[in-house]
Amino acid sequence: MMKKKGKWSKEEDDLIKNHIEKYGIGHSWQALSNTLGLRRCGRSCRSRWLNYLRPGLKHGNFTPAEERLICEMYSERGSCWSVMAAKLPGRTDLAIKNYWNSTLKKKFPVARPSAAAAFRRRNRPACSTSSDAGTPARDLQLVSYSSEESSTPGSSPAKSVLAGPTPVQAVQLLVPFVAAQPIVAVPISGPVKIEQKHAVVSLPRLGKTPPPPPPPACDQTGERVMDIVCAPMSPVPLSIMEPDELACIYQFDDIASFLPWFDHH
DNA sequence: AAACTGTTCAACCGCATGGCC
DNA sequence: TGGCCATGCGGTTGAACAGTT
Repeated sequence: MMKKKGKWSKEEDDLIKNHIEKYGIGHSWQALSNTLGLRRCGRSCRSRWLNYLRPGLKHGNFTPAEERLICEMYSERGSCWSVMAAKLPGRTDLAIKNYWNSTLKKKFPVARPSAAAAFRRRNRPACSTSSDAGTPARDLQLVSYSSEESSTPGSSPAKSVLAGPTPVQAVQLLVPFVAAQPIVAVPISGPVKIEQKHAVVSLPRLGKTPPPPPPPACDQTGERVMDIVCAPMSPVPLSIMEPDELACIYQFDDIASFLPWFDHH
């Protein structure tokens, strides 16, 4: 039988709503569609229920707090919409994706997935599995990548070693290790205003020949250790900060030449 | 008022994954 | 082990609407 496509009618919505309220979703969306005589494919029914009919959904405008969270997570992890939806009660991945593409992308034009997000996306399971959906980004391990390792798809990144017994409650800006220069990591523990006297970020200036790489150090386990210079985290991710804000950070005055570096990596 | 352009949002599509046989 | 099927996910498309000329 030809499957129906296009807009959903109120009658179809009511059928699904009433059925699920009475009997639950059941084991198969296709079976549900057949039972109700909807002539829709199962995935259409699922999508309609999850994105529009499901109770508890918020359909209004996004709040500034929600906007900020979306921007942060997009910067950290890229387009893992379902993970974002898990952090925003009442919002669906579809709604977040649409809002990002229609509004936030223009509002925060410099917001882009970090190099680490790009890396994770190339290794998709890190953000697309359902088991990962509940993992707070703040609990991510701090890792860094050498240029040699990051250029090898699927290879394990070198592990950097962090002092401190507590979980890393931090959002990091991870940058592939280039020319053995200190890489940039941006840990936070809650929103912290930037104070220039504490902000120390160093990175290679573009267009200048980097010094020769030092030999990699090893910790007791034999794993390579890299020096990482950190800066206090701002209330917003570095990647969506205005250039003049970034200029407040030591050695970030040359942001115009810094941003293309992310594009390249 | 009509034509055009831009924006928003819901539906659809392709791909990946997991469960079952 | 491999095939089939349902589901989950992110990307794309297109209709409807709003704003502008």
